[in-house]
Amino acid sequence: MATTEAEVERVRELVASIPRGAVVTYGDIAAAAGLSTPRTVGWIMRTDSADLPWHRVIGASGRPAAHLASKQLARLAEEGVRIHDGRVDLRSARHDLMHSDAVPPDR
DNA sequence: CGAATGACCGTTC
DNA sequence: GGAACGGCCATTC
Repeated sequence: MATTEAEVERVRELVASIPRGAVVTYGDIAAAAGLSTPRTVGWIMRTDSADLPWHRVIGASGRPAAHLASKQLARLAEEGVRIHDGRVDLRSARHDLMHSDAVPPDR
């Protein structure tokens, strides 16, 4: 399989390292984890999201998946994330993965 | 192996 | 800001 445990671990670390009141986009995670496409991130979330704060992971549209949207927004709002009429305020809630402790493989 | 599916992204109209 | 199209990648049947 292409996706190795290391890649999955990388994504998990990043997601788990997201501070309370902050969110990240799939594309950012994929880039920070060294993955090729955000699709892989979505796959990981779907398969192994039990131990991860998946509610802090949203799409680039500032809006999570339809099935989770309601819960995500409610939980994020509880953490102090700025919600803009059902949309997450990426402008200030977007967490900088590259500036976090979790450092990508090649950097 | 080929086709279909999916927690996506970027560009364009 | 929103809808439509294409692309990219991994999984499953």
